[in-house]
Amino acid sequence: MRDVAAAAGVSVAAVSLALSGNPRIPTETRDRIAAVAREMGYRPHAGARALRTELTGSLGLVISDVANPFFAELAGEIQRAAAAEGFSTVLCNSDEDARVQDEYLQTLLAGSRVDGVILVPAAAMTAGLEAAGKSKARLVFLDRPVEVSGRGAAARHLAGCPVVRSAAADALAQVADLLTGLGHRRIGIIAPPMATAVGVERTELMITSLTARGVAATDITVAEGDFRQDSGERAVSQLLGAAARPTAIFGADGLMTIGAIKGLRAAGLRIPADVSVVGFDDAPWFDLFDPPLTAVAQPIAGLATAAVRAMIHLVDGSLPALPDAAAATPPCALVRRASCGPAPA
Amino acid sequence: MRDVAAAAGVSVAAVSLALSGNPRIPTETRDRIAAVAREMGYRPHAGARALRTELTGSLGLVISDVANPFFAELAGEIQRAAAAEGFSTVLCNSDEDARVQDEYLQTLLAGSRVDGVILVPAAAMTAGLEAAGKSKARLVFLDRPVEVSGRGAAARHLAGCPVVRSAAADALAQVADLLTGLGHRRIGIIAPPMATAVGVERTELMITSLTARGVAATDITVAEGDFRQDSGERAVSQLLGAAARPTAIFGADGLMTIGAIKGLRAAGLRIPADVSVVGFDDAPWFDLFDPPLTAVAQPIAGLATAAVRAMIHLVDGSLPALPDAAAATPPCALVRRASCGPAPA
DNA sequence: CTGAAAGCGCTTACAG
DNA sequence: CTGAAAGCGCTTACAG
Repeated sequence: MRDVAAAAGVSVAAVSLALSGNPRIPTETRDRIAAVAREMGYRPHAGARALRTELTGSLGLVISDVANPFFAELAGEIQRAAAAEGFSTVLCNSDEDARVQDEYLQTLLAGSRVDGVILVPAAAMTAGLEAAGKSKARLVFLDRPVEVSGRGAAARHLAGCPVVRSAAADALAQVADLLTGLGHRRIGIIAPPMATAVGVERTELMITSLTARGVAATDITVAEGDFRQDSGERAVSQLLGAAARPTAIFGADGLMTIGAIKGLRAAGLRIPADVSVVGFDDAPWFDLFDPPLTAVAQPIAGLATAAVRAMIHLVDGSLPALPDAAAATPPCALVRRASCGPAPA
Repeated sequence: MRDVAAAAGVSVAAVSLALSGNPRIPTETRDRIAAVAREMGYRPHAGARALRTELTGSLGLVISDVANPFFAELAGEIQRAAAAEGFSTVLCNSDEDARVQDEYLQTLLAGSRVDGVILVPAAAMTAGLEAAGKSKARLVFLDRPVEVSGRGAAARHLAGCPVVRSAAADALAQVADLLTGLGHRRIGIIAPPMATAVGVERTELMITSLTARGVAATDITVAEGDFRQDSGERAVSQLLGAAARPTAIFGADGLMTIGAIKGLRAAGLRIPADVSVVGFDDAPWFDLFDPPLTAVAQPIAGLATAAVRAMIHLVDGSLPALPDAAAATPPCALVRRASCGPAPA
């Protein structure tokens, strides 16, 4: 900055003011300074600026599993949306481990590496979240709400943090329509961990949609997975051994559904002749599967922009708040392919 | 830090020294200070530290396309490897656009946001790369080498930057063995952009392996793609119209291969009865494809650790250099599935 | 209207 | 052996 000032024949203060567009610097001086700065390839030292302004121009993104194509795509879209607003994205992967998540939260927030964190929570409530709440950190919950416990200032802060997630109800109702319409009466659900709010919600939503269409609650079998592919495979063998052996399976997550298909094949079952399959989360290559997989697509770009907008609003209030100020819920859509067929007689 | 110092009854200097493990602070004092700091949830302000030390503890990762599952997985592994070494990862996505890449390079490097950048170059040589070379920035090239032009100090610096990529020769030789062994004599190659070094190399490697096994050079048709799915689909129709219509197709990239399969289906061709397909880049769900896709798997974790190690070596020299000090090339492996069959009569 | 000066939170060379 | 002080590169309240 001193070099730019010298080259432009002004003070460092003038350079700072000019580059931040302060109107007190006459337009032509400003332009001259900007030209010199550009020509010299000058960029302000991010750390120095952060030290002065308490703002880093970076946001943290703590996701629970980058190996999951849904989160990988989501991370990419968030980076893109953040960059469009001039923010850098610091990527972290908690691997569904609350301890790792808390460690990242601490490094990012307490270390002032970022202005706020977009978080896919790995667990219900943790010490790190409590600490983040106590320090009034800017937090946006993504994909999963967090059941806030306690009633102190920290809890109140967390409860007020925006939550961005997709609205699955309509799409799941369509799944129920599709399945019952094809004559399925015994349904298996491979559920996310019931320790997570999303696990409980997505499962209950599916169950309600099904029972509302005449499926007996006792004919719905739930096998709990852990969001990973292997757990889908294990869940399938559990479902196949159930009293009400399902003729259709709903995999409540992309990776678990892939595992389920592998499990079904290993058991020698045909899709959809023996068992129909619907998954939650879509991917561009699902139509290459054998058979092409029917799936619920989440609005990934919508989630990403909503999360970034919510965060930037917390940082500088420049962007309009979310519709209801604390939540954005773009809708999911059912993508019909060929993995669902009539229930076997 | 001042608060920690006050709470521990020492000077801020003592806190700094203690937390950095400086032996001049007696062990028990050090432990006491560390305990107080931990209890108070203290983390040093990253920007302030960066300002003083000229080191950020962050590395930039500029990849060319996060939507590509290969790069998504690679980014995840790099984040993991970096975190294990105490480094944060700033993720950027150039979208194969050299201008975007240069902008990120500038923000990250000139703005001192990171200590160095692991870069998947989007193009042969750019102004941003030249600038990075001139400033002697720490750069590690990933997946693709860069043809450095010029002979100034900047060019010399760039030429000395580590290059981390997989060794494809053996696996491609196996592909050639597989295809020729099945009787294929007319082969189509869907190539990466020939403007990139990787495009030229991967294509030539495949051609040499094929001709070495008796395939006539005139029976090898090359259609150039751009790493994206659509381009694979377009390339297929080009290949199908070729004079020597291929009975087997090698897709030199994961997404382009997926596009190729879609193109083949759209053309009403069966895999592998009419056309065999082998792809470059593997994914855990390729065995769910119809038919399961035979593919060359890159050593993703190996690439990630090699790239991170190379970068950290540049930053502090703490890690042993790469084997030959400027390159790491873990080998690819051919994963045989069912998308290759005997050449049609 | 402009520039000099203070201070953000660290680290480390230096003085005591 | 310990602490005070300087200074990294910015921004902005303040003095001229």
